[in-house]
Amino acid sequence: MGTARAKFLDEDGCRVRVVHLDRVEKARREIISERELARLSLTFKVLGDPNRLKIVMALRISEMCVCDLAAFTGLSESAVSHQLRRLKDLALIKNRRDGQVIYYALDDEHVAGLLEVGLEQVRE
Amino acid sequence: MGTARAKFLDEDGCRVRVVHLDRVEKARREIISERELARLSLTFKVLGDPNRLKIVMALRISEMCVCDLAAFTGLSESAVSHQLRRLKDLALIKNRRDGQVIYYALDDEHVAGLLEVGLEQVRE
DNA sequence: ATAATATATGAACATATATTCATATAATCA
DNA sequence: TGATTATATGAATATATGTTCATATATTAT
Repeated sequence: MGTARAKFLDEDGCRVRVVHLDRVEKARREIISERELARLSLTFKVLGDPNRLKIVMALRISEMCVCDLAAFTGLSESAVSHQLRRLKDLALIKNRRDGQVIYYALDDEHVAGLLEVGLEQVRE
Repeated sequence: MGTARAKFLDEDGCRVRVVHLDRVEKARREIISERELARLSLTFKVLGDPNRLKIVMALRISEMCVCDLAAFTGLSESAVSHQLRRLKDLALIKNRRDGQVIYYALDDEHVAGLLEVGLEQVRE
């Protein structure tokens, strides 16, 4: 019974070994779209750098400008600015200008939620 | 009023520009520990690779072996094995052996929770 | 206008990382 | 035991990525 071995051809016409074809096909049907998967992995990747994560954690506590974040993280202001751009590109943070100072903050509650759940996992 | 500019010395004795010293110090007091921050960023980083995320998403649907995951992702079995090890090192997945086959699964609900919340953010 | 301040950005470099390939281990089958 | 199957792993390579440095833009002050 059970694990009948199967061979089938993939998109490139290569023979691929599969033990549980049913499971693979179920996963194929139920998986999220490639687009969502790409976007989600980008979100995780951007939070996956210690300095960027530290920036985001600081913004969870208080709105801050580039030089505040530089002082807080120990990074140069240029490095912080580069990292802020990556965070902003993914809509994890937003900013507002007040004179010469640009204040950064978390974009919405989803981001804070991600950090919360992540912390739970890490502290398990 | 307001944004009084401040200068102070950091750990290395370098002069650092800070606009909002109060905010920086508040963040310093309330931030999570460096250890937790490192571990959390590692967790995000490991989910930040599209292929690893695809693997984890598949495991959310069904327990699978290496060759199933290779067929599902289009990666070689060796590449899948390397990635599974990284996921296992961070306790995101677990495995059990049944004869020659090793079945992989998500380690606990926290991981699935992270994926859920992440998806919400991405779909916002 | 000119100078000073705050932030952004492009290029370059150094490091990190994912895959491949060859090989090793571990379990089952003949 | 010897052969086969499933997975793991180390080294090498190619690519990705973070920081630095120099410079550019934008706002305010004199």
